[in-house]
Parts: sequence; structure tokens; C-alpha cells
Amino acid sequence: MAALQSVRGTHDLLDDAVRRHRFVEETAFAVARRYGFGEIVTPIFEFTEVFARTLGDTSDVVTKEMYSFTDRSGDSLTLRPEGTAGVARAFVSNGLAQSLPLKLFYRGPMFRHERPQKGRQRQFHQVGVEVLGVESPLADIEALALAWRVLDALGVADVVTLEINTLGDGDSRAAYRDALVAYLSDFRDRLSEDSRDRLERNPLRILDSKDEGDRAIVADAPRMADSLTPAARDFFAEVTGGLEVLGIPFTVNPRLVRGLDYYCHTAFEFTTDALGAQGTVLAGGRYDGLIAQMGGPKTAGIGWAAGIERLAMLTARTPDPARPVAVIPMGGGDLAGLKVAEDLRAAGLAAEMGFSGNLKKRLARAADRMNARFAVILGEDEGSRGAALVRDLDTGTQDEVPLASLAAWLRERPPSGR
RNA sequence: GCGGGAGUAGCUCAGUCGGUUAGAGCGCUAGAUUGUGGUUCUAGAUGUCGGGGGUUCGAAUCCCCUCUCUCGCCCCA
Repeated sequence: MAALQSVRGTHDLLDDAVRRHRFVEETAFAVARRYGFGEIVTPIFEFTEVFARTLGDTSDVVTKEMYSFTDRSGDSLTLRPEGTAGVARAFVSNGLAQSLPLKLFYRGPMFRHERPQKGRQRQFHQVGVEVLGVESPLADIEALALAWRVLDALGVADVVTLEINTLGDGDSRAAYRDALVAYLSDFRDRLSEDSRDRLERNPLRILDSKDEGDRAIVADAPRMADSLTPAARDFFAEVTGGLEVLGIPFTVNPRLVRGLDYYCHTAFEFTTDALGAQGTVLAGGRYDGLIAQMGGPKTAGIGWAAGIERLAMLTARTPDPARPVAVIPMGGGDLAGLKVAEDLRAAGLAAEMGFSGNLKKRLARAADRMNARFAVILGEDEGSRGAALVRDLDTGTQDEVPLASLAAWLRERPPSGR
């Protein structure tokens, strides 16, 4: 291993990257709050069974991507690869069935041992929401509306498309799976190697194979829609109908399948073609059986998760950092300058000191690097009158302001955007 | 996990018949200039040439291994 470097697939966030990251996170939560969501924070690691049991034995996440380790007590623990399992576990652990319905927002790091690519890291970050205890498709519609509003608030709604499908209820899914396997088995020899494997483990996944040959075979395969029970069909119709009422654009993609076992009924993905191979930016679906499967009371659930890094790469809107006041002491009065800066900070203003170079250079730095709106010049002349010279770096005008009222003066003139 | 491409200063890169002390631009630091703006000028600092091994009198340059990034597959946010 060369010198000092971060672990493969992990990255430091610096300056702009941090700001973009937080912007995505805060924007998502701000919008979620408008929909009545509260925040939940769960540990970033759990007992391995929490993930193994909920995600399904056949999923790639469980079979080859988990960061698992044995701790000093001999327990097998795993860094969370996704958020829903932990939230579901917390729901059961804390007896939250008493508090239904619940609308929960979460954010934080996730870990998957995958080969890194652009938009794919081993430690990445998600924001996500879960709605628990609402069986009605209204919850699906609201969750999708929230997703749409978040993407819109981030300024990425126009480069993203919503694809949606139904996986049906348990009966629908079992019937469809049988029909699909029966059909595909006839073409077994012509399927790609990957898909022959999928035929055993997860036949639905063959539907969205990228292999040309597979696609030709799949084109004539039986369709999920034909296997849906009337109830499942009605459910999906209500979801799509709701999206139309709310004016949220979408396309039905009958081949859309979700990777994790716990999904049923509604499945959806917001994708973009601006990110290379990792086009999915936000995805989720309904998981009515999950909590019961974990040993809790039968509880409906729907949720989604979005990749913060992927969204951060898409969003052009990064808010500028707050513009500070630049305090520039002259005549060697550095400590006096520090005192003035300290008073401004105590009054709630952002203040930075400009120490080095002559006045000309200090002003240039204040305007350029610090992006300050005002420079407070502490000169000897003004100092003798108990005042400072405040220069507006945007307009070039300056006023002499008594030190006693400096903070109040500045507060009346909040720094505008860059 | 599989297959392709790439790694030289903080950033973008030049450096290929193997040949002294490895370069440029930008950025950084300081000065010109302790009292008025992003320009300019001058000076300066910084590299285990991703890491390890090998070939050679001599390796940033050729060979092997490895690490990381990147593109695609698998899969996913």
C-alpha cells in the first residue's frame, strides 16, 4: 500500500464537495418535513442477521457485498449496506407499532464491497424515507410526490425520469414467476450465461437484462400485468392515477424489477443518463411483508433511498457559503483587531481576520478569497475617534462607524449573494 | 467478482531512440506597497515520477507484481 491513502472506494469530502453533500441532505430533509416526516438515526452497524434475513439470501448485496466482521464478543456484525433493514429493526426493537402510522427520514453512510466506479463507492451516503403502517396506495403516491419534490428542489427534475412498475402481491408474484420460468426454460440454451444463472436464483431479473439475445427472448415473455390479481391491479391503477392527479410525470416500465427480496406492489426508479452506467438516482418501493418477516407485527411499508453523491454530481445549485465580515487591523493593532472580530462573532456575525500584507493586499483577499461583503478597517485615525472604517467591497463606498454600534450597523446590512 | 484504459508538484499536463541536479502553466508563500481591490512585476517553497521487485554502467522511460482511479459487465443509490 502506497504512503497514506484512504481505503479503496472511500473518499474525503473537501470544501465544495462537503457543501454540495450537505445541500442535498438538508434539502431532502427540509422537503420531507413539509410532508410530516421526522428523522430517525439508527446505528451504522447491526447484527449480520438483520441484513441477511431481510434482504434475501440470493441478493448480491448479501452474498458478496457486505462488510461483515466478528467483534470481540464473537458476534457477527455488518456495516449497513442500506437503510431500510435497520429502520425496520428499530421499529420492532422499540415497539413502534404503538405509534403508527410513522413517517421517517434518515441519512448517512452505507457500505458495500463493490468495485468502485464513478457514482459507486464502497462507502457512500443516502437519504431515505420510510412510511410504515399505511396499506393504502395513497402512501405510495405521497412517497413518490415527496421524491419528485426533493429532486425538483435540487434542480435535477428535468434530467431525471420516473419509471414505475408493480410487482404485485404475493400471489401475483408467485404466479408470474412460475409463468416466466416456464416460458424462459424453453430458451434456456439461448440465454446468456448470467441469465441462466438468474433463472435459478432470481428469474424476474432476466427481464431487465442488457444482453441483446436475452432482450429478444424477453420481448415475447409473459407479462406481469397478465398475472396480477384484481386487487393488485387496482392497487397499481390507484398509484398511477394519483401521480396523474398530482401532475408527476412517469412512464410504466413493465420490466422494472427491484433487487432486494422484500419488495411488493409498487417499485420505482428515478434515473438519469447523465451519470454513465450508474443511472439510478433514487429508488424504492413497497415492502408490506418485511416487518413481519423480521418477527414484528404485520406492518405495511413503503420507502425509497437516494444516493447523495449521485445527486450531488447532478445538482448545479450549490449555495454559496455565508459571506463573512473581513476585519483588517492596521498599524500593528492585530490584537485589537482580534477583539473586534470576536465581538462581531459574539453578536452572531461571521468574521475573519486579514493579517498579512499591506492594506491593498488585505482588501484584495477580503474581496477575492474570503468573498467578504464588508471590510472593517481599523486605522489609527478612526481608532482615535473610537470608530472603524467600513468598506462595502461590492460598491466601493465606505462609512465611518463607531465601534460601539458596529455589530448593529453590519446586521442591518446582511451580505447579499455573491 | 470479470474485462479494457490511466497514474509525473496542491491542480492541468510536458518529459519515448533509457543518459548529469525532473519541467511548464495555474495555485501557494513573501516582497515591490504597515492606509484602499481580484491586474502587474520580482523572488521562493513543494515531487519517495503511485508502491515493490527486476533488467542495465545508468530507469519517470523497458519487464513483472501490486495499489488507486477510470470505462464497461455483474449489481445497485
